[in-house]
Amino acid sequence: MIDTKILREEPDRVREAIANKGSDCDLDVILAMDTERRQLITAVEKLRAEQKSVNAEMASLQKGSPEFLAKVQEMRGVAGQVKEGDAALKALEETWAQQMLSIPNIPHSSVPVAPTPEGNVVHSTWGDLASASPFAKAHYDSEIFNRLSDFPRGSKVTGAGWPFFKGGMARLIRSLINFYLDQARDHGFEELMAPLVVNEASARATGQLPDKEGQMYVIPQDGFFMIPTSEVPVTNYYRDEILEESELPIYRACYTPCFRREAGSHGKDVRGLNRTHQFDKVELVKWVNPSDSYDELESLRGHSEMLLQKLELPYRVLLMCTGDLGFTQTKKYDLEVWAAGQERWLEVSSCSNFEAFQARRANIRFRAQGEKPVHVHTLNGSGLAVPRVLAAILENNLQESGSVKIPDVLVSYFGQEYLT
RNA sequence: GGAGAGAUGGCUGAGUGGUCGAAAGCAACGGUUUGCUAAAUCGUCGUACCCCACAAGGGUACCGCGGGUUCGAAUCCCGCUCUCUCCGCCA
Repeated sequence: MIDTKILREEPDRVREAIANKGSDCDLDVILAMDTERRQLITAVEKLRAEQKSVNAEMASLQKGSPEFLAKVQEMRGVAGQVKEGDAALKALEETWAQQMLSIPNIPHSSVPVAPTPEGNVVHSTWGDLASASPFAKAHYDSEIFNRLSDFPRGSKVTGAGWPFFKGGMARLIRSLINFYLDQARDHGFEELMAPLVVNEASARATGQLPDKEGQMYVIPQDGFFMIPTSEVPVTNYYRDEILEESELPIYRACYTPCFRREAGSHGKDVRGLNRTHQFDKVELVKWVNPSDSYDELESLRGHSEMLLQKLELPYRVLLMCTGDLGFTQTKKYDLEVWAAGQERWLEVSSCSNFEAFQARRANIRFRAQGEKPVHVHTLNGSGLAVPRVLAAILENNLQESGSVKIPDVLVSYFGQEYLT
């Protein structure tokens, strides 16, 4: 949700953002609604004030006296008007709030303006693409991958895109998760274990609802949603709270499986590890003072990059353009790892600043000494997702023998130098 | 899952239809004072929204959440959520 003050005072800025993000919401309608809404509020509150002052008089009158009864008669009309006004206001506010939720966040001035993903800018690249194994092969075509994963049985047990992983592969996944979490802890992120399902209010606060309903698995009996990312429960940790300024910045890291319906995804992109309905990810979330949020974004990206560097995996950083920026972000970097077998880049992390967009929805504020509460800025980034990093390791480090060399930094976690 | 109890401001806790946004205490903040690692005393001490210049000032709402009854609801009625106790079930 964007700030209503910005909406009223700088509508053109918001208009520009809507256009640049390729959104189709109608700001004029919303502004008109806002005006009407405020007039109605004023009218209703005036009636209420009258009601209140007469009530005060009535309190001192003899109950049942003629004066008292006259007042009751008189106030019946006012009560009716208040009721009507309330109902009208409630209806109006409901649609207004809905409309407000449809306004995208305003991109930061450093974000390139372009309508499509082609407008994304390669911010930097790291590593030597040619340094990958000469035996690199798409992981889903390799013997070792097919031996240590089981997609057919996953399909039987659940459905397509719900694989099993076996033996060394399962252990390698666990090694990656532990590596990520330990690195996060070393950099000041406190580890959190979170619920894997959330309620509607939480899904709304982080922006999954109302838009991306179709991307989540729903548990209708209880009104729950399976989390598409731990960003949802973790960010909502502080929902409806006022933090102390001295507590900021707060860093949290959380490992969870993530569940995504991926409705509409088909074809080449979904083979093997490239896209599954359940995948493991460590998510990093920050709650920060607004004055620091863009520095915090850079350091968040830096942390995720560091992980790939330690894993010795070539990658590039994309600065997302306005058209490829999500609804909720003001600025976003995507980290893409090089998968030498598929000869393509795979997105493994997305680091975003939301400024106060989520905080406003989630009502997360902080208070500086003696000041009014102000919304925090929230950021999050993957640090990192597991399957595609695993894919890159399986491809880039594939040996002639068919085994896979484990990155040095993972050996102590994995317990062996090769996955065989 | 069954039975019961409860939910009030940062905390504790009064308040069962009428000047209650809500007593009191604690905590916190500011001042005064006292020869002292603290006490005394005075004051301040919630959030959101509306009018207005986001000032001063005024107004409205909020006593778990949502409805209802009423001229008037923290207080009565209904639904829901959560917490606690007991029973059941269970990793």
